Amino acid sequence: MNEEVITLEYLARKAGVSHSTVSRALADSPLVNAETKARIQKLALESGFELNQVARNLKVRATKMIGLVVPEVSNPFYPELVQQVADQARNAGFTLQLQLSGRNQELESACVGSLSGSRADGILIVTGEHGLVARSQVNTLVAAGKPVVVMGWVEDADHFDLVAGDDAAGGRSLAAHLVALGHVRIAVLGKAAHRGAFDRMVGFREELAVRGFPLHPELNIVVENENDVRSGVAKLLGLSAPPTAIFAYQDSLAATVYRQVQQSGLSIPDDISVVGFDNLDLATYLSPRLTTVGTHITPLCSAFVSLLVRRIQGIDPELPPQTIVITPKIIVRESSNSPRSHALLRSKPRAS
Amino acid sequence: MNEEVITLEYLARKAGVSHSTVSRALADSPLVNAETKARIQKLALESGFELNQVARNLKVRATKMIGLVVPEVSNPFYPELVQQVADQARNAGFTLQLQLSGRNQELESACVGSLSGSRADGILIVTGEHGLVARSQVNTLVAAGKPVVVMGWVEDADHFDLVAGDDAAGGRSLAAHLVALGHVRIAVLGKAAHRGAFDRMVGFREELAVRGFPLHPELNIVVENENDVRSGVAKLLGLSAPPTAIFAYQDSLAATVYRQVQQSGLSIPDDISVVGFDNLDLATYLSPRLTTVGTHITPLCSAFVSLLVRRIQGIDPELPPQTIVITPKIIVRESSNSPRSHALLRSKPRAS
DNA sequence: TCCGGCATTGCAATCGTGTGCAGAGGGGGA
DNA sequence: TCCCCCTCTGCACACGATTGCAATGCCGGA
Repeated sequence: MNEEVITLEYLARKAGVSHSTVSRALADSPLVNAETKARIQKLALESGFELNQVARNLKVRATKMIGLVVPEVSNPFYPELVQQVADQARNAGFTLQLQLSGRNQELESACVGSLSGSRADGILIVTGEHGLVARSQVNTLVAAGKPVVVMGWVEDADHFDLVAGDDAAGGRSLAAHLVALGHVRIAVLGKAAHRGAFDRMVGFREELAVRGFPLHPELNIVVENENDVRSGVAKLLGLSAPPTAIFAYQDSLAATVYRQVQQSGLSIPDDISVVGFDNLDLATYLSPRLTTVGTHITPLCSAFVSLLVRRIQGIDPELPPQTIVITPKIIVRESSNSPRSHALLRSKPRAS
Repeated sequence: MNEEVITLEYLARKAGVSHSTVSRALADSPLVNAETKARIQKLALESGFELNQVARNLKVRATKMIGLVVPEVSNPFYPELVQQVADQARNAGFTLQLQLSGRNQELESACVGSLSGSRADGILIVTGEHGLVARSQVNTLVAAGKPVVVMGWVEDADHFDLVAGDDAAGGRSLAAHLVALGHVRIAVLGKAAHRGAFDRMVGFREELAVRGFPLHPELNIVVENENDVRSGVAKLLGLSAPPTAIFAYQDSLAATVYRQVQQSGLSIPDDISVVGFDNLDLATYLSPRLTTVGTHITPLCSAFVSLLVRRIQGIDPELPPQTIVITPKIIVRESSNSPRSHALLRSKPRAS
C-alpha cells in the first residue's frame, strides 16, 4: 500500500515536471503544452488524484460554499425551503452547509459563528418565531463586508438584506375569503405574539374588522402546544354559538384541529370550515384538502439565493441593503365552504 | 475603514509579540504567560478577530465537518433523519455539510465527489430507491482510508460500513398484526422492485403465506405515482370481494389511500383497515392516525454517526467493515381494526 | 549570423495557521 | 560564583495549492 499523500508535488515528480505545470495542466490552462497537459491529466486520473480543496480555498480566498441557517427541519415548513435553496445554490456553483439553529433558535449565534471565519463565502439565515436572534452578529459581519441575507420578518432591517413573505397580506386574503363565503363567526387559533407581532394573525383580524366582523374575544384562542389546540377547539365547539370557521395560524396546527373536529362527529367543511397557513405538503394529504395560504417558494428562494450570490460576487459593492417582500397567495381547497344553518350544527351528536 | 485583514500576524504586531505566541494564546496553551495570554485574548476580542478556519483546516488536516448525502428533503421521510444526524454530529463536535443527491439519486456521485478532496472529514450516505449509485466511488474512497458510512439496504456491502433497518421484519410484523385482527383478504400497494427487492413488501408477503393467507394476485397493486394509487384503490374497491385491509408501502402513499377510500364513502378502520410504513410525522396527522412501522430513529442515527466518528478518529484502523441492522417496531394506531362483515361493506354508498 | 518574439516551463512567494526546536532570561541550589 | 533547570517566546518550516515573473529554447526574418 502506498502511504504517500497524492499532491500536485507527487504528480509533478511522477511526470518529471514542476508542480506549477501540474496545477496549470489540471486547470486546463492554455499556457501548457497540449501533449504535456494530456499526459498529466491522464496520470492524475490513474493515480486517483484529488485536489485538496482546503488548500485551494486558502489560496483563492473562497470556498464556493454557502451556509444556510434554519431553525429545524422536522417541522415540515423548512425542508421544502432547504430543497429549493440547495438546488438554486448548486445551479450557481455553490454547495450547501446546513446549520440547524434549534427550535427556539438557541443555537443561532453559534451557527453563524461556525459559518464565518472564512468557512462559507456567504450566509443565509432563516429566522424563526423569535426573529433574528443573532442580530448584532449579523450587523458586525455585514459591516465587515461579509455577504449575509436574512429571510423572515425582522423589524428595522436597515443594515442588511432581507427577504420576507408578506404574511399580513396572506392573513387578509384568508379573512376576505371566509367572509365572502358568508362566515360571520370566525375563530382564530394563534400564538402569543413572538417577534413583535405575528403578522398573519394581525392581517387576518384587520381584514375581519374592515369587513365589519371584528374578532370576538371568545373566538380568539391562544395556543402554545398540541394540548392547547385540543382544548381550544373543544372550548370553541362547546360555545352556545360555535364558530362556523376556524383559522389555524399554521398548517400543522390545522391538522390537529381536523382530528379534534372530526372526532367530535362534525364534518369539514359542511359543519365547519378550517383554513391554515403555509401550504405545506401536508395540506394536500389532509382530507378534505386544506385551504391555506402559501408563498410560491421558488421565487422566494430564488431571490434569497441570487441576492446572496450577487453580494458574494461583489458587483456594485455600494448597493444598499435590500428588502424584498413577496406576496403569498391563497390556495382554496375543499376545507372551506359556505356555512350551513347553525341549527343543524348544534343538533349534531358530539363524541363523549 | 480599515481594509487590512485581521490575522494572527496583525494581532501579533499590535501586541508586540510573534504570531506563534498569539496562536498559542488563543488556543489557551499553558506555554504562554498568563498575563500575556489575557492581554492577547482581550485584544483579539476587541478587534473582532476571527480565526481563518480554512488555513487551520489545511494545517491540521481536518475540517471537523461531515458530509451528509440524502436523496431529497421534501419527501417527509428524510428531514427527521437530517435533524437527528445534525444533532448527533454537533454533539461530537462536527458540523454538517448537506448534499442532496436528487430524487433519483442522479447527483449522488457528484455529491460524494464534492465532499471528498479533504472537504469533509467523513461522509455519510443515505441511499434511496436505487441503492448505492456511487458504489465504485465509495469503494475507492474506503480503500484510500476515507471514513464513509452508508445507510440503507445495499447488497454485498462487504467493503464498507453499513447501517440499515430490517424492513423485512417490519413487513412481517404488519402482516402478523392484520392477520391477528382477523383479516383474510389483504391488499398490498407496492412499487416495482427497485434495488433488488423491496424488503418490506417481501417480508409482508412471506408472513402472509406463513400464516396461511398467501397474497392473491388481484390484490397486489403495483404503483409508481399518485395516479396509480388512486386507480389502484378504485380497482380494489370495485372488486366483487374487496379487501378488508390495505398495506401501503409508504406512509405518504397511505395518505393518498385515505383520501380515495374516504371519498368513496367508506370509513377507516370500520370498513377497511389501512397500514403504512415509515412512521412519519404525517402518520399522526392523518385521521384516524395511521398504524405503521417505524424505526426508532435516534438509535439508528446514533449508530450511523458514531460509527463514522469512530472511523474518523482512527482508533483500531483494522476494524473490518461493519453491518449494523436495526429492527423497526410496529406502531398500532386507530387505522387498523378487526374487519366487519362484507355485506355491510358492500352495501355502503359510493361517491360518484 | 544575430536578434526578437513566441511557446512553454520553473522559481519562488503567498494564503493564515500550527508546532518542533532553540534560545533567552531568571531563580535557586551547591 | 557557577550551573542547571524551568518558564516563556520567537524562528522557521510545513500544510497544498495558485500565480506573477523570469528563464529557457526554438524558430523565423533581416
